[in-house]
Amino acid sequence: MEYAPREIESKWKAWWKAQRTYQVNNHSPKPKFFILNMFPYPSGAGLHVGHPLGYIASDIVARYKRLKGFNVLNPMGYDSFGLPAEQYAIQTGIHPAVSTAQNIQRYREQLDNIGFSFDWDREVRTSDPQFYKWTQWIFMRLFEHYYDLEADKALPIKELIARFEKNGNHGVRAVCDEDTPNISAADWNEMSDKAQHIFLLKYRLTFPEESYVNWCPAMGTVLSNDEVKDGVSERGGYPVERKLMKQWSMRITAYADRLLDGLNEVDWSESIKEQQRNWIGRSQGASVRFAVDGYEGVFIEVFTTRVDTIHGATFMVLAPEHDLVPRLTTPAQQADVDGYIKWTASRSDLERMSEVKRVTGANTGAFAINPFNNQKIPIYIADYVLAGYGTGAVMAVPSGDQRDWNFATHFGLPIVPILDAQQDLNEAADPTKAGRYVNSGIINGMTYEEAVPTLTSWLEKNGLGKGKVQYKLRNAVFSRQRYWGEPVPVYWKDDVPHLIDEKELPLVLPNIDKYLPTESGEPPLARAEGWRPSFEEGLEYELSTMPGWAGSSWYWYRYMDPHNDQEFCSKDAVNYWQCVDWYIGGSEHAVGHLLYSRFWNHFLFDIGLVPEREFAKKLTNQGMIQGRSSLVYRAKERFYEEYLWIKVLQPFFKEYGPMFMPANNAEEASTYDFAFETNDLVIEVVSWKKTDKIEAIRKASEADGKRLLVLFIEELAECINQHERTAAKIRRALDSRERFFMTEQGPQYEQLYVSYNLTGKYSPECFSKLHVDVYLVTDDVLDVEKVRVQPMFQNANFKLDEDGTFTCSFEVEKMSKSKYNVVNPDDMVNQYGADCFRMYEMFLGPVEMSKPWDTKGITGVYGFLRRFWGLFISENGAWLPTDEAPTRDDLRVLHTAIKKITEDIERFSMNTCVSHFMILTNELRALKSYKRAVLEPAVVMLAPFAPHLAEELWQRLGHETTVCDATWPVLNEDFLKTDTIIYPVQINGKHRGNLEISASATPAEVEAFAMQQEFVRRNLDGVVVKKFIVIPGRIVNIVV
RNA sequence: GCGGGAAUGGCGGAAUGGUAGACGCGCUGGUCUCAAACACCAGUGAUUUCACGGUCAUGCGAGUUCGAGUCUCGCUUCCCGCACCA
Repeated sequence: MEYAPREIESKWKAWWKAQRTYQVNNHSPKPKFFILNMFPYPSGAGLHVGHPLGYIASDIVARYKRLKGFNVLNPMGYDSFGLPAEQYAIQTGIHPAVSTAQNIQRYREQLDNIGFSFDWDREVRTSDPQFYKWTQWIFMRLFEHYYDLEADKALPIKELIARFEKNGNHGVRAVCDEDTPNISAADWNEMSDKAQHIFLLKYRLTFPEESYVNWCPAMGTVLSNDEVKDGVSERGGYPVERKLMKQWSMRITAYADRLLDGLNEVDWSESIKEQQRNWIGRSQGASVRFAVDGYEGVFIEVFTTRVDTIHGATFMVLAPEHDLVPRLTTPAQQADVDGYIKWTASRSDLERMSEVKRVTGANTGAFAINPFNNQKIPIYIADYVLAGYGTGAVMAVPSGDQRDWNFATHFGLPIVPILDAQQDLNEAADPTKAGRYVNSGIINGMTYEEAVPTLTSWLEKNGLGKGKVQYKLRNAVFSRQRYWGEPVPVYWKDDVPHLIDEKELPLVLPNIDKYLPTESGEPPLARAEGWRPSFEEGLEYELSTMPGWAGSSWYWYRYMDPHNDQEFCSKDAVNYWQCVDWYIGGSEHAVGHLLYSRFWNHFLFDIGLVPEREFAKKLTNQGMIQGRSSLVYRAKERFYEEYLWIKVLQPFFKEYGPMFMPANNAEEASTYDFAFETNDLVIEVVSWKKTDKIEAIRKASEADGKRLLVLFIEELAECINQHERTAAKIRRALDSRERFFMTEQGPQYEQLYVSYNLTGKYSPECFSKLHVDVYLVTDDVLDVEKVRVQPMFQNANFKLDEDGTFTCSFEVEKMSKSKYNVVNPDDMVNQYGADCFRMYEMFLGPVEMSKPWDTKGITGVYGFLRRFWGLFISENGAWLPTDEAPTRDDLRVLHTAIKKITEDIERFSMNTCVSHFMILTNELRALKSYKRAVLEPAVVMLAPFAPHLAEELWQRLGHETTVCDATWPVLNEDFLKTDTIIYPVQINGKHRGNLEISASATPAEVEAFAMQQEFVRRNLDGVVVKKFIVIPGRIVNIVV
């Protein structure tokens, strides 16, 4: 009886659902294991084969852990707030909630198709009011806390108020705005309510502020730094400009050091950790205040990591936007400076970044005074100094910094050496710290290690600077001028923000008529009529909504306790599940989601709501599955009129097309684009007239005298595995320049396949003739219509080699609808079954690696599943397993597999697991072993990979409960041992032959036996053995 | 420029310092078929040899070692991230 995945799989999907096989309980004597996938944004395009990769791998781990006796939480949900749904709403007027729900339904169908062990009772959706109620609730907690540097954690703002009332902010070490003034208790107590409120905003962990933001006019919203790439929006590629706006902000900078330190505690990839470190960008140095010549009390503060080089500072550079520039510029330089500022303002970020090497700047005419040697140094402005980093001013040390050196050389400024070991400064700057200082006042003769503390303490003593830590990390802008997001639970009264009453949560997103900003430029929520607090007149809700990362910064806790309407997650649940044991998702979230999530989690930890600082102990990034570039074929339209439809098939995708159809109006379009995988093209031409005039076609094509590729296939339903052979035939036909015909008749229509592999080398002649002629025959027309399809190569790689051959190869690119290279998992599941699809995705290669999708290889996995099935059920349907005792060989084969598969799941090496299953099956087949004692453990091991098939066989083996609750087989090392060992024998490290000897032989016995071997004697003829190495159980090496 | 990772047959990819290329695809031959397909069996890195066998092969160049794809040093190329960050 043939393996029939379709029947088996639908049967067990229904059974699992009815039995609630995947329901997880929060109370269990078993150890817990929480495995989490990054939840998807449900886009309208649905899933392609790349999406489920991580889900499948983690599903295997989840099922494996369950078999190993863990209580496993393996949930799934949707990150369902987001821009695409809103953009779609703007275009169509359809409420984002509606389109999102539709998309989710489609995602769910696709996910269900693959047979995951998700506990769907725990599904979360970030756009569900019952979910975002708690996102809003956490926002409120952030608002009510500040970061205390002494306690090194978040504390309630109430405690801060108490301290202000007693002592003002003297002695308060807390993270706050830079411009926070010192106040006394009296100052505080005299403040009006409003003034106090505004003052507290300088401390709160979330607060509104006027700040420069990345404003994207085309999208009508603010973007966070990580949503902007190269000066344009990451999504859509629209230009982004800097704009001053009042925005909610998250004081993530308070957690900079902890976020940095926490990276040492987690088992995450080095690359992600580095990216986060980079993003946080901690650098240790000093801030120094330079007086300005002729301006009493005016100082320019700079940040430097090389305070030791300060005596080599021969000029100073300010960012063009620096506050002091207008004030310091001398009349003589006014025109110069104005011109430069104007010019820099006109440059886009993109231009500025791409012209890094160009030295530009202007002299303000003013001078700063170096505090150490009282030297007057000129002040320049230049856009290589960034307004947004440090203080927007640098002391320029051309001897030690290449950029300063370039600037000095360009403007003819002095370059003073400060270290005796410094290299020739005529060619370039020397940033090294070797040697002793010269020309350096109080540090002359010192080394770097001595100089830094000397200078720093001098600065602090004289009140001109101090040691300082600088971060690249900015506070995170938390407002979006958008509709489809969580409303901020805040109302404004007298220009001051207040939290709404907690009882009002969730603050539900109101309906609006249009999803665009208002004419006056207010966010879409301004359109919501009557959306304002009811308890007092004249109040307004906050009109911006939260960004996409709000809901995803804590969602894993909701899975622990998804229906709780009293708490975001009960103490009980969070104490049981603790945190995520293994988090799996794409590396594109390296800094965005993964950094914000850690920030929120640290905060939740601080206020005692969760037990762990870091929310995910282990993180694995799955690679991307890429598409292959497509060829676009173009054909004259008229040939298709009335006669046929053309479907483009990805290999094995029966139901893929039609991707294009004949137009009714010939004027309208004269060409059609066809898209194919580069190296494998299948065109299916479907006419609706049946014919038996094969001979006519043969004759017609022969008469044409060209290399024609004409192929008829019937029984399309059975052609799954025929395709490869067909392609091979055609390839052969191409090579031999012969025509190939295959004649069969389809049940309903004629099908014509043309296929060839383009990967490889072609002579130019061959290349020029690369085309497809398709002949069409109708019942009564012998004169066949010919359709010529000429390839237009798009995205494909063609190279003309020196020997005159063309090479065609495919290019790997992202899988996307617009590139015609999307492969849909549904098609794969329909064709081969979910089990096969799951295993093939794993078999492609290591989960962490990116790799191109190639459907061809799936037949290998399908064949394996069929053969595995064949170990249990013969072709005529007989049940094969017997209760016969297994032989030593049987057990050796089984336990080898247990060892390898167990080890490989543990190290997340799913591709080798699949190959071990193949080896196991092949060996059992070779042994003709159909023993229950061997087959039953094999079924259990296969269950995480191919759950449907395993469940079916498990039942047939006589079990009534699910295979998910079976026990993972235990390895017995004794069965791995063999009586004899085959030693590879090397002579001088080169393999010369093998010898077989008893496993108990001593090294001396092995040596003696080896010396008797014919191949050893032959190779040792006339030379002296210097050394004889026997590694027991491994290898023999004879050194001569 | 800085940081992270990678490089192995025609292809995807295997190899606790111990027989390089597991497993699969593709390809070749065979069995079965009127002929195909499916299935099954065998072969398949390059080169040399009638054959036995030999030689060369893990991006390049050194080194450590009885033995290196694996470890060390120096390069090359590619991918990813960051980038006038003072």
